[in-house]
Amino acid sequence: MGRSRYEEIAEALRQAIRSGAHPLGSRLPSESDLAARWGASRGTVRQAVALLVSEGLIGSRQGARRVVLRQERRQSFQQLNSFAQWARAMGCEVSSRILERTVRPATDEEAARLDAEPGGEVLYVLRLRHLDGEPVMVERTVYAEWVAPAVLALPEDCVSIMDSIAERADVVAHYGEHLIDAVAAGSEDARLLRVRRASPLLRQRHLTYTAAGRAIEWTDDRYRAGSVVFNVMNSAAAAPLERHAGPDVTG
Amino acid sequence: MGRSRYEEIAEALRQAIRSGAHPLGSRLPSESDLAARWGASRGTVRQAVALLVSEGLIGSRQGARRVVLRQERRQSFQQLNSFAQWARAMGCEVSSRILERTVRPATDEEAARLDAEPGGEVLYVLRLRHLDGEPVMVERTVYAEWVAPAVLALPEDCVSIMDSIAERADVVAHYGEHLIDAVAAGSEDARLLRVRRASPLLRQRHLTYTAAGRAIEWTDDRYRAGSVVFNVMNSAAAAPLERHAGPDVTG
DNA sequence: GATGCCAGCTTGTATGAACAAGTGGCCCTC
DNA sequence: GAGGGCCACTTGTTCATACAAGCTGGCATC
Repeated sequence: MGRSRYEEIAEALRQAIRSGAHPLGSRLPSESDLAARWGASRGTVRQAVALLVSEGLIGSRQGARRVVLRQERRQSFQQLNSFAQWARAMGCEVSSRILERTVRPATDEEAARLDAEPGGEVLYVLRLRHLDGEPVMVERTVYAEWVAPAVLALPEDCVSIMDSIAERADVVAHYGEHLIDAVAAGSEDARLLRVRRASPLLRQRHLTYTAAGRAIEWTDDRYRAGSVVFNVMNSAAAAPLERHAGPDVTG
Repeated sequence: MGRSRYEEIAEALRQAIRSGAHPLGSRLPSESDLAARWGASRGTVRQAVALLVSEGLIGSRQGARRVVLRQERRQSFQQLNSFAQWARAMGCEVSSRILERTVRPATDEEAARLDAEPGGEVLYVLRLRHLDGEPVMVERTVYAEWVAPAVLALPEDCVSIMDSIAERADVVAHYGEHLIDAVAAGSEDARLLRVRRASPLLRQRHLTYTAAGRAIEWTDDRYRAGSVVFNVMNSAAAAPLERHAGPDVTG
């Protein structure tokens, strides 16, 4: 499926692991074995297994054979950056409604995040999102000025804004940065999500970039407690997650 | 500093980026340039820049020069898995107190997480952790039976359990899996963290493995809202973070 | 039977070469 | 001036080889 050789091999290994041909905790064949079996060089096989290691499927340490750590496949970048794509892959029915859409000057923080001039205009969008009919997430997004026209052209019940502007305006997300913490529901949050005020919400703020490193949007998503869980796999070789002190501590 | 050539080059590039020699948004020299400059082959340089890409410092796409995306260095695995190491690196004064330590049969979930027999014994530890004198996190950990003796031998005010058992019993964490969500404070949480009952807490449950894939501990950490923020960087090439539906949705 | 050592296997690091694929800027045309 | 096409440059993929470093299991020893 993957167009390059090492992606093919990686996909085949993923399948073999998921199907149980390489059970959880078992040791994978050596690189030389895999290279011979696939008629590829050891370097190519190493690229394939490096992919699986970075996905957290297998563990690797010098001298010892690689070990199977998990069986499920990791989500794609698209599914993490797009609520709609994720929900669809989960088999949930997703719907969204834009409640507000206004062009206004950027605050200082927004300008800094989007790498725009302070006081430049941005597009603010308030959206309520449902899973299987239940309100699950409130989304407050600020779009950079250069994508605003594409977003303003979309209908109120657009399911996936990122998908739509990728298709119509060729604005494709490539990098993302995510800040995750917990906050108390404000009165607007509480009304929209149908929870009590000050009840716990999981907040995911994220910044999305194009392939060239240009900021697209800065958004504040608040999930009803219990509706989603974030999952990170890390190792001594790769630690994609960071922990930062919040205002209560730095203060 | 790094013992291998590509780690040296990566560290030098990190320094250059952090110091502003390669400003944010600027384009890095080509692989050939770097290879010539460092007297290394292109393959070695590629390993170095691949490291920085995986750390989210630079972006990469075929045909175009690499772009500087951030300047700060990413935390190490140790700092993510050890609250004490992280706090120390932040320059905060950290203290901990073990409030409870009991050996009891594992629940079904605990046995499944630790890959132990249901009903086998585990060590339950309840700990309260402070940053700069303020209570910030409640930690409820279940240790696998084979590490229990090492943990039981530690004093009540041990600052870092993971550090201690790594040094004394040669139990070294190598992989970790993290589940992050928001919950309401229970009465015990509220009393210990000095917040109101049902106020929002950021929960980080995590499972720690040895290099050989053996489970060490399964823990439930609850942070006072506002005290910490988790941060993840991802790209189309690597998405280390997943989102999962919680019980409210799968219901 | 327990312990320690060693040989062979396996992964990690590094080189050099070649071709494929995508980008960006230049130049030419309309 | 706008648009399109061409080309040099850059990153991505793959190969073959060599050596370094760490692990495992079996053998010899005590």
